[in-house]
Amino acid sequence: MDIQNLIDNTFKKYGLKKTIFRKELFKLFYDSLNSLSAKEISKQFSSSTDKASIYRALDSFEKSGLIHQVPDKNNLLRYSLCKSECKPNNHAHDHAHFLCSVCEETFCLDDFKLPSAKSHNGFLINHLKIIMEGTCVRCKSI
Amino acid sequence: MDIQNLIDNTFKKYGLKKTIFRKELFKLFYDSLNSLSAKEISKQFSSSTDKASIYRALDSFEKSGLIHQVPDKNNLLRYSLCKSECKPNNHAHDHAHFLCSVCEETFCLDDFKLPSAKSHNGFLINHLKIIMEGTCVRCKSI
DNA sequence: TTAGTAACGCAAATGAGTTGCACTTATATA
DNA sequence: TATATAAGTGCAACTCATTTGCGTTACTAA
Repeated sequence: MDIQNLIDNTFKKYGLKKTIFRKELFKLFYDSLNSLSAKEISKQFSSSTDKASIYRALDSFEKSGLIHQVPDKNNLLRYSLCKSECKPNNHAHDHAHFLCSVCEETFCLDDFKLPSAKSHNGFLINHLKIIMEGTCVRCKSI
Repeated sequence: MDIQNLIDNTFKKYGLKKTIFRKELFKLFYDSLNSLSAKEISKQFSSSTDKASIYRALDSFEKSGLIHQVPDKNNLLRYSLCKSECKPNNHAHDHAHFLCSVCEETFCLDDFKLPSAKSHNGFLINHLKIIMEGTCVRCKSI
């Protein structure tokens, strides 16, 4: 599905209005290799764009299954674009996240196989997250 | 090693003073099955105990290898007692953490085997964290 | 074209965590 | 045992991410 259809379909399905800001925001995620925080997003828009609007848009996008939260070194809210298999209110991410200690960016490692255990010592496991820390490909070769 | 020796040895080694508050704080961790946040700790002490003291003590304890940070549903700082194999400034935790969606507590799953990969697609992995979400043993049987 | 409502901008609030500073107290040693 | 010193404390003020209330704007569907 291309970006325009994705926006059309999903925005319609969830009663989200296709405002200039939200369309731009979505494109920003689409064009970004990695994840984005509210502060980073803010820098990409004119100063008249309010942070409240950014936070509300991120929240809507997440609930609609367009983006998902990823871990952040400094405990900030940080998001990445979802793959197509993500359903609204039911993110189906089975990938690991990688925090680079050098550039501090967060990467989705889409092909890292997660352990599939559904329980452990009586604990019932619904979701499992793996967060790796280290040096990313790019920083390694600098 | 019993708690009194542990406090004596570690506090001495790191030049930490055995104040009434810090001894009580350490006991609180020792007696607690799970993890503690600053707010939860605050409730256990008189109102004259300042939050700055709590945060500073937690920071010292962590640096000394007595407690370690654990994940929290709401991105709060949250800590658990370390096992004896932890060294100061070099926490050696190879266990997974479990967040219960019912009681919202965090548990250390000491015997869950973590993947041991040291690299993945050119990403160099130094540390690896596993965070599980689901229903804990206790809540499951209620 | 227009009514209804999602989204917006602005301002103020919230709340976790931090910092500066003067005072207190544990500890080491004389 | 007295005392110096440096760690720890309490208080107040601060930072900064995120949230909320509210009146206004602008999509969207009819």
